[in-house]
Amino acid sequence: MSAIPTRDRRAERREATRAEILEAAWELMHEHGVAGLSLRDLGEKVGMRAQSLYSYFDSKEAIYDALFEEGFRECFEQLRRAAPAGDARADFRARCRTYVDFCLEDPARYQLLFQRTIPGFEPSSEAYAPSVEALELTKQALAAAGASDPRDLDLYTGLVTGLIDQQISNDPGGDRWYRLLDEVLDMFFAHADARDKGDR
Amino acid sequence: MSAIPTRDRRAERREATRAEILEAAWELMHEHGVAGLSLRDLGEKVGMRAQSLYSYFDSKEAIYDALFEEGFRECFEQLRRAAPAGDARADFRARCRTYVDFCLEDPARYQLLFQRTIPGFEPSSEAYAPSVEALELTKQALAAAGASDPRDLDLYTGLVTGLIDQQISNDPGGDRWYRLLDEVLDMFFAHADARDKGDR
DNA sequence: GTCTATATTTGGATAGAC
DNA sequence: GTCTATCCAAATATAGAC
Repeated sequence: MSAIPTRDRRAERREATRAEILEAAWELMHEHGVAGLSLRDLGEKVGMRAQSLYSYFDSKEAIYDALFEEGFRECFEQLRRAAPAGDARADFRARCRTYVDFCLEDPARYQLLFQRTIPGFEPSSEAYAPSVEALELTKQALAAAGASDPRDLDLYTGLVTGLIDQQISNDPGGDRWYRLLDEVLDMFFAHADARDKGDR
Repeated sequence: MSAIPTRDRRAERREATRAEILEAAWELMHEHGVAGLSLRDLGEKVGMRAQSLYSYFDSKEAIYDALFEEGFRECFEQLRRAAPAGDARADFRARCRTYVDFCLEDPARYQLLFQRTIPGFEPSSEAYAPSVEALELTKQALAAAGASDPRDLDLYTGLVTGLIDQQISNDPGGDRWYRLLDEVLDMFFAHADARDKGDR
């Protein structure tokens, strides 16, 4: 009688290789840009021929899709962890800074996740799920912080997106817009509070 | 004695063809995205072989460069014209709306002019000149409108960029962020005025 | 100035042996 | 699962005839 293994070592190995491929893909995108990723380079980076990658992913698009999902999952995880002790508004500000840091940490990743710039790629609905979760978390944190008007969420995302995009496009590696973050949040909450009081 | 022609008809024709090629390039970028432009398609669109385009432009990059310059020249022209009668602040708001309209009118153009997303392309210094002019005009209009603090310019560009990018990325063709423009400008000027009064 | 012909490179992807 | 061999398509660019 042979014992039935409780671990599938083959599946584990396969999953590890998949993760290794994705990690290599991130690195190549840092070097050559998001759209500059090629299967040849990717294969070389992980020590196999490009054709062998098809044992792990159905197509190049499937790789982009996995990267997309992984990126948003990471974003969501960091947002979830970034709620230190304090009042709701301080929590929100901490989450906001975590988000901005996440975006600026890797412009290539930002481009893949948040800008529609890569030729024929459209993320699958499964890959999109963590993205929705992350936005939902932001929505709740914002409501808890007292900005309850539905317009406030769009206003907030607009403000933060502007700082990030300007930082990446016009001062890569610097802090010309990043350092305005606190001021922008002050401005945003002052505006939201004023509206709540019926000043408008 | 043969009279010397005052017009160089050959040069005029050549310039007209160059303009026609650029126009066709814009149209193709609308259809297939900025990075999706190919010389084959472009040649076909203007009725010649791709190779013949080299009689008008040295390379594909030279075409991007010409498009870049043309785009910013158009942007600058529209900004310059958009100063209706009124006080400085109303003028500024009119200019701002003109700018946003210009950006949203053609997302492909916006991507080429304002985002660093196309693989190996870096605009030449000559092509960059109209871009500098446009920014300088905005700077002066902003100062005239009473937001004189140097941080205000970065703050302003961040706010407007955020609305535009969110509009293009997350609600293409809609007005979910565009309709927040007036509110954002109110918020911005209220913030700048408060700082001027020494509230901060 | 435009063409044909061609060079060269670089992609993504498949078939089949091992 | 990885390899060799190959295919196919698309792209930029050059040479030389007309």
